[in-house]
Amino acid sequence: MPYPSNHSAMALFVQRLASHTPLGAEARQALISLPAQRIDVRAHVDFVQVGASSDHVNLVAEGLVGRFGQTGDGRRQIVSLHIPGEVADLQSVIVPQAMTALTALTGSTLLRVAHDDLRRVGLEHPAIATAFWRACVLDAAIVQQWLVNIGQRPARSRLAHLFCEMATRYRHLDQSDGRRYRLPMTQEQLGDALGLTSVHVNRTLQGLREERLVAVARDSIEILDWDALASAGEFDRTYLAAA
Amino acid sequence: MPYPSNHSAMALFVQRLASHTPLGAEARQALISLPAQRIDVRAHVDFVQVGASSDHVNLVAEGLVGRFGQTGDGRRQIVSLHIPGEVADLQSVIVPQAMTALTALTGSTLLRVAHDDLRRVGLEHPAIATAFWRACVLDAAIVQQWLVNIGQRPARSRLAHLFCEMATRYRHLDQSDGRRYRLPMTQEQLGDALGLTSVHVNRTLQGLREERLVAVARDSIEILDWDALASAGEFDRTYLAAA
DNA sequence: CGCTCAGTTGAGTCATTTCAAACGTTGTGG
DNA sequence: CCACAACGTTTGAAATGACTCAACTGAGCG
Repeated sequence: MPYPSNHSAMALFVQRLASHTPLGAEARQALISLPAQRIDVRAHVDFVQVGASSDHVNLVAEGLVGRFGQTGDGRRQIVSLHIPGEVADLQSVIVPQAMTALTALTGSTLLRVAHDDLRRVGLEHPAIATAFWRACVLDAAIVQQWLVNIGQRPARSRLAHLFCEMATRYRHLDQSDGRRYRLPMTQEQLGDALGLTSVHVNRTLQGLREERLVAVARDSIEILDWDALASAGEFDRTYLAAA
Repeated sequence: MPYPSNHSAMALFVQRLASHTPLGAEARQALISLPAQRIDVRAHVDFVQVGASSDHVNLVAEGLVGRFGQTGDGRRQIVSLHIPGEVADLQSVIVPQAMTALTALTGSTLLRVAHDDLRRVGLEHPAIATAFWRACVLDAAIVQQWLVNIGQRPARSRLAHLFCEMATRYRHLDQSDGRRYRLPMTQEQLGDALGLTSVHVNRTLQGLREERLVAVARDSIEILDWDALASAGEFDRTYLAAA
């Protein structure tokens, strides 16, 4: 499994930041050398609760993390997914009280980085503060796309759109050719992300398989016909261009 | 109509910023005295198109503005609403290319403020840059709530939640007691915001009226039973606390 | 006065949910 | 190595929330 280990996740994060907002070598180094605490979390464990205040952010080093909104009767909606190299709650630097929970969708490793340290490097290097702001804006752009997806598209399109989005996002990660990638989510979790029942996810998935658009294996997705899938999901990568 | 006129909208915006991030008198003055171009827009007019790059933000002075995501077949999803005193596209300072369109839902007045000016005051007063970042984070928190709302709740709850949210947001605006406020949206637009058909909005609205939860007049909402409405929409104002 | 736009209503259809049961796989302990 | 438990997937049948289509009403405006 060619996955980033140790704090190379931090390097990945910095690289991503730097690809939008030019960061000097000094600023990059300041970020990479920040102290981080390594944490392992098993699948299905909430490691940030709604309403909790935290003093650190969580950088995903390995695995897959979901940000969850909760409804009164216990239903959960995943509002975003975070893959290695992404900070799942960068906004907590600015608003420490969590509006959403963070859950490890599969066994995951996190790097905890203190808010104080991030604020300090943000003050010392204004370009870093700008980069953080931008990262939050890009994160929000993805949430907006999900809102469009869930609000306006039928189940088949929602799934297709999600698969295209994740394929595009994983591209920057490993040497994936963009057709095959790990997506260790259960159908239940897919349903939580797409506003659908796991039963309906199951049947819709079967449809996509029968159409030969994707091959779905345990923990991974293979896109068989990118153009058809992108058109089924009306996927336009523009909103990810900067991500 | 006790609505903010002229550039008192800017004062309102600054006041809102300052209520979360302490801003010195000098910083506040720097913002308020920024040059702004006053623009009137009629109802249903897009004044920012998807994909367009702009060099200014749009501060709502009067009216109601919707941010729209668009689907391939022309369906539109409102991803957020903006009332007077809010900047509808603050994120454009950081990412100038618009992922979403801005439309005046009703006749509206906008103040255009140049990105360059905003960046300049952000550099001169780091607290302002922080305040901008926070404003974007709070905006994103609202979008996330909408995602939960649309992804997990039935029509009745969605409407109830929206009415509670807007009541809470309008509170900061005029001397509304939080029970009655102007909401100049058509049922079609409500549907676009909630992922519903205008027909279904109509019938659901009738239900809420018959239950004596709200009174809906042309262009305005009166909440008759706040507790019942909040519970129907599972509304928890925490996510707006800072807004 | 007639046009246009928003709201209303009805009937039929469809997508998605609910409930319930069975099946397959994986990991674990005896 | 087998048995079992736990979990995720698959399937069926029935119920339902929401949509579509289509027509009609009413209000505002030139």
